[in-house]
Amino acid sequence: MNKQKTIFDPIKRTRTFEDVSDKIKQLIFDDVLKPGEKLPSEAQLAQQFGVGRQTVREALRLLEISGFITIHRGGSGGPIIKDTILNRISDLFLDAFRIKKVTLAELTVARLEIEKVVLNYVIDNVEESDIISLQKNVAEARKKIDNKIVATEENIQFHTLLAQASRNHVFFIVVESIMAIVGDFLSRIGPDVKTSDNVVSYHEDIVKAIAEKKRTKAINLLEQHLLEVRNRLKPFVNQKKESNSK
Amino acid sequence: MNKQKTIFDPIKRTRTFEDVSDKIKQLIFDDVLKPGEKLPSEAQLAQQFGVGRQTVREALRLLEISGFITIHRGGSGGPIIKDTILNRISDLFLDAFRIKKVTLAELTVARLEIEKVVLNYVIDNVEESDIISLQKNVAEARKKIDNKIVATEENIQFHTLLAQASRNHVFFIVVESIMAIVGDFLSRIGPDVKTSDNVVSYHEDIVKAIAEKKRTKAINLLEQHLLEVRNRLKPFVNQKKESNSK
DNA sequence: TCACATTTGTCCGTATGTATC
DNA sequence: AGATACATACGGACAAATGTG
Repeated sequence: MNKQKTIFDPIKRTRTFEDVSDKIKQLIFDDVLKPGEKLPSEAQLAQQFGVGRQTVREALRLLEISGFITIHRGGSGGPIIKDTILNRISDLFLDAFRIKKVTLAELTVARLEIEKVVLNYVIDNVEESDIISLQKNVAEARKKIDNKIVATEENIQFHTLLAQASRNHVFFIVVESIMAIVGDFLSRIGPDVKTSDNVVSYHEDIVKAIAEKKRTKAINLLEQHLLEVRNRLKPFVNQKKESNSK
Repeated sequence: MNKQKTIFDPIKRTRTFEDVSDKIKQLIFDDVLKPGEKLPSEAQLAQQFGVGRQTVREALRLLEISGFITIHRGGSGGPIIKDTILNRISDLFLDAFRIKKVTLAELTVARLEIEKVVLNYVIDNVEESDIISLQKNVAEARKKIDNKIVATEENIQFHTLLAQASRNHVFFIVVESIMAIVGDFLSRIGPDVKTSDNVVSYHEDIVKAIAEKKRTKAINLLEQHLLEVRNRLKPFVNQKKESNSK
């Protein structure tokens, strides 16, 4: 996978379970194995690859942690192809926050800049179906607000829909990863209805500006919106956060 | 680690190796275990935690892939606390790009936009050490060119160094992931010395503009440079790309 | 250079927990 | 409830790698 990542890693010690994992990964990349499909059981895989069960176990563990498969126990259980990579990325980002490798300030800056770029691209490439999706999203959010319910889920989805409308997978993957982290923060903070209402208002205006192809207006709205979000999150930046045991 | 991540994930039965992994993670978060320190061997950990060696192995595997430790074999080997989490995130982004079948066209567009934003931040946040790293990079590249050797590796590294100079880890991770794929393409295309020379020239000018804090000049140079790269890659945009074997 | 000790990597056999039918 | 199929976990054993004397 990642050879010569650094020049300092000289010898390529190839561990069998990594070979097995890479082989299965390759089958997924090549669409031979598709999401939803079941992999053979550990015992069968061990036999087919001609390795021990322990080796297969560690290969599957690697794939599970890397977000390629999920594993279920019990009858008719076993490994299933399922893409959870973006969740894994946000998990690792959260770990990175904990060991102070990445700060919330860095994240919000990156988010602001990348979303601005994305929005600019959306104006040029947006299709009718995207606008409908966005309008549907804000309509549902507004409905919740009217019933005094916070619309956190919809408000996060708004930004991933926006990234989707850029018709660029790189933008989509990056934005969705970032929003997964933002969502995690928000779930801990627990926004109130008034805040949620404010967010939805911005989203409504942004959708309108996109539909009318008003580029600078849309970008200004987004910037103002995200700056407000950043200010709301600011108090939590340096907050001592003990991990979630339960 | 990740309880109630999504509402749809019903009950997270706790697996023993996850408990072991979480315990060690917590010790790292709490600075009880610091980078560089050695963990006990698998056998010792198994005894101390009162679990089997296989369970410890899977826990260590999880920590390894999550970027908390590295593992070495042989005498005086074993697990060592080492933070490689950002590399792990980059690897996952790389996987995400592959699994989502990101096209070269999407990649070059996103790269152009994101690097422009990054460079803007570089101008504001660059430190002396960054400029020295960049100068060293182009000097080595120039040396290779003078000897009629292509400097692909240095030319890719240039852009990750640039992202590093933005002093924003999120930018760095994203750019590093993108450049990994770009490098993958270039290694297959095999640029000639003349092309490589052209690239190095741009890099030299960009470094100079950064050192002189000439913002618009630097950004214009980068844009022109990346547009030329895009044009060179254009013939390969629709080429069937089988992913990386090794 | 040559053992030697340590530690991970791999395999086997077995037992238990867990989910499905 | 019982049978089945699967992951999870334990213990023992040997092979391979690697630093040390």
